[in-house]
Amino acid sequence: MQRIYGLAFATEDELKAHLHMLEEAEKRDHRRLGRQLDLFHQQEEAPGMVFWHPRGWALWQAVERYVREVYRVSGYHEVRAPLIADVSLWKKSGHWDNFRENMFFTESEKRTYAVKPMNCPGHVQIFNAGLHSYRDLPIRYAEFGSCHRNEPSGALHGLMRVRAFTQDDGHIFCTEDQVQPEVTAFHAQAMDVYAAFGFTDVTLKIALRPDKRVGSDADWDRSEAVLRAALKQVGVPWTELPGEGAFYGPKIEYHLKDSIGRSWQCGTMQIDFSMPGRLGAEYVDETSGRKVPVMLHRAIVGSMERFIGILLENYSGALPFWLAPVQVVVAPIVSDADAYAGEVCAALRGAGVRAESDLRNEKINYKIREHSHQKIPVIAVVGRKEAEQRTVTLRRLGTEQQETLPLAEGVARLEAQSRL
RNA sequence: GCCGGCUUAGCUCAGGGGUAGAGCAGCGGUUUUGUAAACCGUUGGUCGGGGGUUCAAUUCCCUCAGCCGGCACCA
Repeated sequence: MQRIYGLAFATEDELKAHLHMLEEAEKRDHRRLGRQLDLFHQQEEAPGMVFWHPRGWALWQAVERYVREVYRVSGYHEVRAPLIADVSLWKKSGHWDNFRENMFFTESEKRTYAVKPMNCPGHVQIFNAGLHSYRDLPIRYAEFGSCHRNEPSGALHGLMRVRAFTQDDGHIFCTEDQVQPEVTAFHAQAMDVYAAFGFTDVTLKIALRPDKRVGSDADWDRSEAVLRAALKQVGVPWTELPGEGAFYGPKIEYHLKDSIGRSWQCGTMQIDFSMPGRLGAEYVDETSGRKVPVMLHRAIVGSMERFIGILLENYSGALPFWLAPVQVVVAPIVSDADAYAGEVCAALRGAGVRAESDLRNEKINYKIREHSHQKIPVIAVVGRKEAEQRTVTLRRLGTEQQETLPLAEGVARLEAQSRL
């Protein structure tokens, strides 16, 4: 069979607009920005995986620090589970039956281990290690969980679709009555996070029961209903995707639109009434009986890798100050100001600002051009005048205005902007 | 994974059956500079891996890998 693809436009202007869009998309392609801004690279020996360079990892950590703070204030306990576990665990969890084609395996001393494709079984093990009262619920675990999935080679795409990724994953063990409040609380939190990162075009979907599933129809009826009720309660529109739920339960999906109009699923809130039972999770209820908790799977940014890719494209690499890997470059004009530049840089670092100095023997024009291309948000220019008067002259990316102010004031101002 | 294309210096890219070039970057100098490229000199490549054809392959053929575009997939 032969397929022929084509695009057609009604007018020449529409064609031009389309070509312009493709050009813009290429300029802000996160793979290209990753090279230009020295954030990360990928190489043949590790397809679908990422080597994070110092600047890329600084960005990662800025995202991670913010999300970690969200965990903290919303009652999550951060945990950490092993990256590999005996395959028997994955047989119990159901992953072996459903997804072994997409899992990586390794072996040692005649035992086969699976590299974890999801974090939930690990979190259930942590839950199971103690005895829990209904009074303790909901129990919320969070992890920047490293996962590996053997995605089809043709699906790989920069940071957007990788084989090794890290989820801002969380699992909530709760009673059925607690599901709706947890879902609405999660929603508010997720929307706040998206707004903080600059995303306002978020669409919600509820993925409903698939053909291949576990659990009774009554369970599915209740769990789908509670998701609808939660979204109705918070007053947001959604669309429904019949047949697209996970095999263990329905889910809400949060889709963010990127700068070139592609929509990426980032956040998710899933109800799971299968895995806790399969893996033996239980709590003690009011009557001293044992009950199986409901488990909620949730993520806000989803994959850290993908989310960073979306951030880069959304901002064309010109990240807001609080996320920029290098927030300030201190650039002396003459070598007589080198010592003072070092002092300014140290003061900024002391205040928690990611600052570097550029003492190279280059003209200030050259430095400004280069650091502007590197999308550094603030260039602090110091010449003889600044060194004598103990001031800094700040130049913001994207403007030609400059502002000279006393060193302490400049440091305080940048410090205030350096974190959300 | 499927169909098609691509793979040449750190980056962006020329070139082509007789063992390779540019710009930028890098390095060595000169220059001490006030808001988007100072000047001079110069290093650098097993032309993605393996095999084949040929007197000779980076160039042609086969194969593998990765990447790119699309499709399928995405717990």
